[in-house]
Amino acid sequence: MTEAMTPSDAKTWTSETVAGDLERAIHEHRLPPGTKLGEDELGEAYGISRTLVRAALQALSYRRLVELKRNRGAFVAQPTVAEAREVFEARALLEPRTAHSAAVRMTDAALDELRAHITAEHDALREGDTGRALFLSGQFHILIAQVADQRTIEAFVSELISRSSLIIALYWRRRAAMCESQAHHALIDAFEARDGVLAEELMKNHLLDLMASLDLRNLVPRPQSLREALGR
Amino acid sequence: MTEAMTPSDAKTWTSETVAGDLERAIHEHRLPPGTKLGEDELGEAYGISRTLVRAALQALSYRRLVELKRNRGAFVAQPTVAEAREVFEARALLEPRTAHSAAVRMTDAALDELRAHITAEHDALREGDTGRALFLSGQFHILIAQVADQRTIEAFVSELISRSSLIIALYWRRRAAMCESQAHHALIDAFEARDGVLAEELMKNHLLDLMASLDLRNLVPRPQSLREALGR
DNA sequence: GTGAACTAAGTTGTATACGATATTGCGCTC
DNA sequence: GAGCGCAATATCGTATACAACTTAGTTCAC
Repeated sequence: MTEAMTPSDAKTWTSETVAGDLERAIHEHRLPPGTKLGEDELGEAYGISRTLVRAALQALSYRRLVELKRNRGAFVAQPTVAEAREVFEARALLEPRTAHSAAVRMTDAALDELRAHITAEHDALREGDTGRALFLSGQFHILIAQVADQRTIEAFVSELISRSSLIIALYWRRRAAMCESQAHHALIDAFEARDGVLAEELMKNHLLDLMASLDLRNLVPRPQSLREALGR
Repeated sequence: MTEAMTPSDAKTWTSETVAGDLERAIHEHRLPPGTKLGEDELGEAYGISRTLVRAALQALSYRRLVELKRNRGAFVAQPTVAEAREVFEARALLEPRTAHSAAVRMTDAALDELRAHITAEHDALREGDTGRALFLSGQFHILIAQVADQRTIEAFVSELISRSSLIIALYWRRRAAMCESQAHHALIDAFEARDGVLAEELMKNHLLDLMASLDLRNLVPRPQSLREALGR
């Protein structure tokens, strides 16, 4: 399921690191929406007791990455179309202005880091690791909030990015072109020029493009797992 | 500490209801910033084991209302000046546009509810219950996000409102005039007229006024509890 | 008398045990 | 053979037990 399954690594896991590991697995689509996350199973996988597993699952449920159903267990969340719209609505409010702030405060070191992200994303795609590419693409957005020096907004954006990855897993229309890094390249240019207004506009359009590449018509919500589809 | 202390009520508490009860107590300033929240103490107060208490404290720590210090325990959070600025920065991005949406979608029933909130706030103030007044004042903002039909943004705003109450506890300048409901009255008028542009502008100014009524100079961060002041 | 070190008490961190609930499969009835 | 009901199994919910850490208090050395 995750690399934690290999019994060889002797890492000592905490609820936080387990939550992070699971979040990354979800973000990279190694754990697709609807996957059952059994407590015993996870505990054995990580070599910890259910106590810590439950803490990690709770943390993920607060970020809406995992849905906790009483007496039924934890499942990787399956955002509805309405929820998908809400997530991008929130991103539209937060990210453009944050990109503006980031452009103003941009440092050369941060620019290098952003460029490194794009390079790594390209490499991952060339290796066919679309999951890792998607993850890196998300980190790009989070890094922008970090540069803007807004940790509260960063936390919100981080959650929204992860949820976006679930939305992409469910509603992505054209599989071919991943998160087109064209937009990220253009953003970097704006950052390099410290052009806040341009960065804000580019981010706004980037998010609109992303949303446009999704199929958010209310046709078939994708039955997925028979019973889950009926919400029971 | 909270009404849960009275042993008479036979309510069965869950981690969620305990978290909600604690959050309200924090919001109403019955649990001031820096208060130690001992697990055994809380467990006895609510008549539950530490397991559920820990779950509730974790939930509150994800909302940044409680700070968890490893092997030290849980404390009501004490936002720094920088954090206070971040919270209001985030609110400035989220709430005005959300007020705009709310104005467009406003219903008569929601208008009545908003008015009821203001009335209840006045009553609380007249009774000298400033804590309850502050809580209701916050609920007013959350209700707006509900009307806007944005549950994701509502969750963010809800967190920011609660954190704002901590900020007010620490940095409020003029004790007399609580969250001046003048602004809320004006917002209701804009909502009644379904004037989105006006509501957005009023909300923006309301937040600026609120921030202006705080003392966010970096003078003395308020030592509070001697050792806590040194971050140890 | 000051300081360090050790000891003891208290609190949190984690695992485990037990009870409650949901689900599955079997067998019975019709 | 179809449908219902009951039992068995599996999983989650909560409490409790024990280990680890922090902290406070005391003693001893200097």
